[in-house]
Amino acid sequence: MADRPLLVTSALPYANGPLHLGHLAGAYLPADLFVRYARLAGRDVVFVCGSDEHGAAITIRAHKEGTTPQAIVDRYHAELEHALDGFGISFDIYGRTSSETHRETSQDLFLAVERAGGFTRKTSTQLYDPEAGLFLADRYVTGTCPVCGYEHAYGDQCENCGSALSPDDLIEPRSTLTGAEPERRETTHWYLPLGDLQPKLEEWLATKTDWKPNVLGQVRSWLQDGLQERAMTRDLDWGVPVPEGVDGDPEGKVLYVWFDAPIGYISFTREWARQRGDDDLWRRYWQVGEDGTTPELVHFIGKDNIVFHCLIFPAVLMAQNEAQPDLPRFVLPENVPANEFLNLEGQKLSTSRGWAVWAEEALADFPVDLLRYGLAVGLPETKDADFSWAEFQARVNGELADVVGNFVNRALTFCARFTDGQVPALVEPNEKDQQMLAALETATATVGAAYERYRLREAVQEAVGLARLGNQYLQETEPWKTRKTDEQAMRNTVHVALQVCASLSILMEPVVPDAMASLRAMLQLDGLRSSEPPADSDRQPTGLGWSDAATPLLQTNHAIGEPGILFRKIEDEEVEAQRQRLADRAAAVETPEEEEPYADLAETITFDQFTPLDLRAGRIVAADVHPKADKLLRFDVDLGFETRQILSGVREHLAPDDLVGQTVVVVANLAPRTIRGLESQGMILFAENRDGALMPVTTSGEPGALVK
RNA sequence: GGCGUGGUAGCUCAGCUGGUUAGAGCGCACGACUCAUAAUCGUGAGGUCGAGAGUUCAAGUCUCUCCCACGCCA
Repeated sequence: MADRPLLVTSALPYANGPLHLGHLAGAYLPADLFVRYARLAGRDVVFVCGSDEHGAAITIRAHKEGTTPQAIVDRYHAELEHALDGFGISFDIYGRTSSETHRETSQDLFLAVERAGGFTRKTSTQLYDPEAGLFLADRYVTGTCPVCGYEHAYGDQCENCGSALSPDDLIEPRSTLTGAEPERRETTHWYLPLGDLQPKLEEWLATKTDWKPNVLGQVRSWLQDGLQERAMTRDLDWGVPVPEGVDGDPEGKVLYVWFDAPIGYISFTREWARQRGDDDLWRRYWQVGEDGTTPELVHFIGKDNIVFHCLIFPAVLMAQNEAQPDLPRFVLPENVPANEFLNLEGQKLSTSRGWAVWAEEALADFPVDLLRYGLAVGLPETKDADFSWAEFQARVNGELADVVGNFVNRALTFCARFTDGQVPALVEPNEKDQQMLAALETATATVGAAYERYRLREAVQEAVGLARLGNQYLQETEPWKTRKTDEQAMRNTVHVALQVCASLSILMEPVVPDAMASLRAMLQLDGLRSSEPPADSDRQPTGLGWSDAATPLLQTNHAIGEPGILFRKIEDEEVEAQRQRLADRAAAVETPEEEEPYADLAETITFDQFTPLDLRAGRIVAADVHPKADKLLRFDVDLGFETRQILSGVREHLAPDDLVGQTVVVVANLAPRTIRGLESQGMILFAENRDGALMPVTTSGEPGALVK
């Protein structure tokens, strides 16, 4: 197992925006923790990632900003790479999907599958923006909702009434890019017949019993519905062109971004191999070797990517394996430990609402180790998790600084002051000394096992647990007392405490590599193999590794360096400043909303058309929610001569309690209608503000009074 | 609307194939210690395990219904 080559990937960040803490917690930090552990454990691992630079969103953004897609991706590629590097995410290579290697790799793969008949071609009509010269996705078309008349409904959904729409349903459809009226045009695309591949996918997935429940659940849900064919090409001028030599016309078409993006993992591995001067080295991490060596492929992603990594990309690889049966087989993912989402201060992240902490911004204010730790102990592994600055401060101060940092500081200063800065000999250790030394072994095993099971949060917490044990040990052995009563006992304590520090410097290396490097410098402990990518072509691990943390590493009489502070504390003012910045930015985004237009005036009617309406004052005597409908409220309205039950779709805007007691205007001669089992005997009038808020039309007239 | 995942102490979370008094860290209360980044260590209080019904000798753990959060799909 341990000698299988290991390839780890992190989801490719999309090059049209900066990186925030949610991205880091979702795919980059977890992968990095796992990879650093694997490197220490001596695994032959390659960790690849890169910028995802294709797709319609980037062209549309370029269009809106009046620049080119290339300019957009150049800017964000540089930003992303800088931020990831700043966070210490230790990729062996960070590429970009606009590279030549990537174009070649994805075109070759596409062509191989195509020639083996792995795609079907289909022609359909789609909406086309003649001014922008682009085919439009549904959500880039806007118009009037046929259901409720809302004028800003999108092509896929009306946000006002919630109706699911298709662009054809819209009245007066417009392109959101140019305002032009979309045309219908025919276009032909290559489709991957996922339905045909489903039995094989199911067979393969049936073996993955150890995957996380959230991942398997999602995958099963897709399979249950039955996989549909998916277009693997798009009409765009930005992306990997559909290669020459296909059966059909590739002109003006590119590969679908979700087809080419995962192939980026392969392209980047190839680039990495080439940089090492061995063009075929990438195969070792992707394909079954001639001797049967089967690499292990692990994708770290957020939950929004599950379908692509667990179904579509494996299907592409399967199709490739079938297309070229003579070539080495690609392996399918061994595991896809997808994470859930990270919320921020109790609210969903939203870049458009300014509710996010940018990676660069955080790095400017805090040492990277503190941020890595703060995120690592709260990773959204099993459910959505919340990041708050107060929690961050509590964990960094209470755990990193007080438990780990202070333990190390106690051990080192004691050594410096009372044992001449040297590791004293261990002579006739007592039971507590032996128990503490034995704990090194169990801690190393426990933390390692947690990493192996992708339980990263637990791995980090268990490593801190060793420092906790260290503090207990010092408290129980009381070297500050035995110093005067039993000097050898004190010397034994210092010996053991220093050994704990040495092991800790390995067990916590994946999370806080900078601090652990300085800890080892203080201990003058050399020879630990790096958790960073190996620099040269020699990938044989040498030196101390993970398992060595299980045993004492420091020799007797070894000289210890100057103690220092490993982790600084976070002041209350810093937390306050972060929260303030967040609040300010969210507020700044909310205010400059452009004014919504007033609704257009309806057609003129005659007096005779108005008079049939019987409007009455009615007092709301009771209001509650409709038991079977999300959006309806149920009212009892006293019209003086009788009491009516009236249903109204205002639950999202108004609380029932606020309406009871008010006298409102009711359409009293509206034909009754049953909605979800309850009869509505009329209609209450509301005024709708431009922002969508609803206000009841109230009157001071008595119940039953005619309104005219 | 359909499907999926989650809903466990004030807070953040563990609890595998059902089995004695449901755990950890933080916070809180009390106590101990002084080597240490006013740090540490010990003890204690705190939960009808989202609600209700069911299966079972036995359910946080299985089944059904419902509620809430998040996601996927339509």
